[in-house]
Amino acid sequence: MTRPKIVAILGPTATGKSSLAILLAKKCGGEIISADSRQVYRGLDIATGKVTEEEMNGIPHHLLDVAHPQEQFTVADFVHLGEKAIAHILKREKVPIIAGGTGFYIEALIDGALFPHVPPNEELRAELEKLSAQELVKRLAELDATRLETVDTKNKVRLIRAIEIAETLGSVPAVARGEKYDPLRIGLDMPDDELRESIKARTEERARCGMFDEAKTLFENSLSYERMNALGLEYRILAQWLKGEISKEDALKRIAVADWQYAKRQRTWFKRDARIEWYHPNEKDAVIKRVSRFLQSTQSADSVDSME
RNA sequence: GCGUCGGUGGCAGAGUGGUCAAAUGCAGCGGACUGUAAAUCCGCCGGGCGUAGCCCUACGGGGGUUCAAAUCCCUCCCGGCGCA
Repeated sequence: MTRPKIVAILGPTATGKSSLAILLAKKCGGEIISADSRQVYRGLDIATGKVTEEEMNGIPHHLLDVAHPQEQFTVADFVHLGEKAIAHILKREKVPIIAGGTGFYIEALIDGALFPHVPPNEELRAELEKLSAQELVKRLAELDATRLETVDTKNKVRLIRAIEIAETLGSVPAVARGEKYDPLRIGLDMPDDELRESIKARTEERARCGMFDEAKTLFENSLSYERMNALGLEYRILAQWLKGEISKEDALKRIAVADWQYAKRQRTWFKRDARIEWYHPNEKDAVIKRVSRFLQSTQSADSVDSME
């Protein structure tokens, strides 16, 4: 049985993934699955750069607005919903196009990463949170010495999660990979100065489109400063503005900086995946050509193509 | 013009005779990543090199005191404040 072909458009923020994905969907009969950890939340629209109904241009988008901003959405939710969406799209004989910048989500979905079935245990987390990283290491050592070898022993988030899994399963199982799909990974990126410029322009554009008002509305709808801080990037900074700690002007500057740092983190993540084929956002035709070749190819032929 | 406080690394800001290439934060660069991945975490960060070390140049400019100065003295330049 051949695995279904799917296309992923990924890369750092502000490189035009969304619009290229829409163009691609138009050309090859696709539907889009957004892979953005914050666009899954309702109401986080302008600051996350969520595509508007109009921009969608009739192309169905999945995994947008599927969670309440007060709730915690996780990779597991993403994979679950993503697989469902892919199945539906395939049933309609359309091409699933995953588009977004959350590398962890994309990898988990595409590579069929099977995470241990241990949902977050809030009480345990709250309790462990009080401990120092050192104490957490000690605790994990008693539970699972093997996992201890690979975790970042300074990172409490990782340690707590490892302990959480080990406490319920006895140990932390290795992540299994299931080869469910036949993916083509298209990466979009550009030179530093160009990307910085793009981020800056985009931030200003969002300010014009009511980013500040959106933050205010979210707060009035009881999205706490704390939650905004956790949602990161622009929301973290917008919360500072709402609290009166910084001016709008400062906020814009800081957002551009935060986005740039984020873009670099994304690059670091994607860099290690040699299967990604990189393009400049301008190379639309080349991407379209590449994708249609991929879609027409037979399974094995494609692995040859990607060696070029 | 007089008085006064101050001028420290890209920025902010400690340090006020030796342990200082100089705390800390930010920015910058690199990296990690098993259900918070928006988050979280780590390394580097005056310059040079063979980077657990060595060399050079450094705390506004110049001069001096001292075995030794970012730290004390003199002088000049610049900024804030006060008085004229």
